[in-house]
Amino acid sequence: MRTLSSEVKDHIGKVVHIEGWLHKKRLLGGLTFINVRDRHGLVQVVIQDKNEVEKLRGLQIGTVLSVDGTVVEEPRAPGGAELHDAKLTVLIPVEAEPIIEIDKPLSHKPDNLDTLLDNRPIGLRNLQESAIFKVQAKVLEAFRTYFADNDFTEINSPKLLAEATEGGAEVFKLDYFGKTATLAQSAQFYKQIMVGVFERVFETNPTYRAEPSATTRHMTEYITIDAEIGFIGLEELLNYAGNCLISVVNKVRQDCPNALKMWNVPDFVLPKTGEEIPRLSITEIHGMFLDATKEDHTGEDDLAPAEERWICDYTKKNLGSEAVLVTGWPSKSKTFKFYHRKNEQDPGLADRADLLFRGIEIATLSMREHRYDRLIAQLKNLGGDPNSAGYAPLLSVYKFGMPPHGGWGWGLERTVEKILNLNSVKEATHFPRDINRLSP
RNA sequence: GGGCUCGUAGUGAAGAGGCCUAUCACGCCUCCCUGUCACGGAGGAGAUCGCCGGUUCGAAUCCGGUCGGGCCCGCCA
Repeated sequence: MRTLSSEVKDHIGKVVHIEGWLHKKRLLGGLTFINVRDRHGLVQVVIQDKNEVEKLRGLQIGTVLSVDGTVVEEPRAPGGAELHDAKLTVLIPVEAEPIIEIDKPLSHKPDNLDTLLDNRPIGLRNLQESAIFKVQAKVLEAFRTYFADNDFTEINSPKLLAEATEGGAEVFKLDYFGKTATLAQSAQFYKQIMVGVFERVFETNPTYRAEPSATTRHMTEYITIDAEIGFIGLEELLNYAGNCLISVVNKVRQDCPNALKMWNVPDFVLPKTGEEIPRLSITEIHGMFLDATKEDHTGEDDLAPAEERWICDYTKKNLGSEAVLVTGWPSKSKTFKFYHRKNEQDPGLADRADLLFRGIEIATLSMREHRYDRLIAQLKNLGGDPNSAGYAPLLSVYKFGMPPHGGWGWGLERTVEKILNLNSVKEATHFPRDINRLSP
């Protein structure tokens, strides 16, 4: 029976059988140390028998093997225990030299990003790399826990769609048995439809954008954590998102200390559970940024990237939070979409916000216009055709009773990137897709 | 799409007209080494310096083009 690396220390004095990949060889003459990697980490094996060592001659890191050995408590060994009197069995010999290092940190310099990503299939075995994706999995788990705790139902919406659904972002088009299909640029309409079924829903699925963006924060395919909540107001929505971020970060802080250490992540500066993330309006931020930098973005409908970086730094130092909710979005703007709800008191503003964390937007939140007549009017006003195949079946649901509702689209990779203090979303993506990359 | 930048062994870097027959580190091969954990030591293999053209007595180095990256901006989340 197989013993995992994490369980070895529970079998001191006994013979165990481990299986995994050769991760490191250190030959000291009469004594050889090897590390065997499995899904929980590394086991150190000590080999004295020359014949056993000889089995590894010419074999490279990545060789799949099993080892039978006696567990010995040993303070000098990583983890406090190691295997002695080892008998090796090579299961899959690997003679090819690794194309990229597995046992040492890889370069994450922007100039070397291409090499890092070209060699992903093997590079992901590197413990520093796999730590990123353990955190990604933990972040998803934390979201799911948060949603479960708050009575959400998980859904999955289609990604092959009849035609463009929202406007704004460019969509990918592809042949669909002679018709034109598009790849979903969001789960927007479907999650809203599902509010009519379950009130509170979420999904964590890919989203596709055909934007020609070449930046450290854009990809053509990325995972969105989409949430939609019925019977809710803007204030409550912002609190849900803020609490969600805090609980996600706390979960990673608690469960992934090694990854945070490995990536030299600075301490998180966030409000305590239940406290509010600071809120500032676009106008306020434009003004503060102008005062601080003499750079003028007042009058612009959106924040400039430099402002997003600056305001997070500001709130970190002055308001105890490196996350901030940006409010006060104008409704007469390209940023206003037809399904957004205008503010009742001030129709010049939309009931929406962006959640910024460590310098970038990680989520967009809004209340949706749930009243059929107003929704149709807003769609027509922005040049949409309510009778088109992309809209009509989805809009019909508003005739059958939709409560006030709102939700968010939240970028998984950006969140992981910032949690681990990486340079680019692509570093937080197993196999990123961008304007220049479709492989591996 | 615009501006700016960068392409040197498998990987990461140095070299900025002749000292380059291209240097170093990791990795790889051979040998030595009984407590390594970035093991150490000795030796070795591995690069037509992204590609094409030009300037020059001479180009990895200067110029032009081209291909491929990166960063920022725009678009966008």
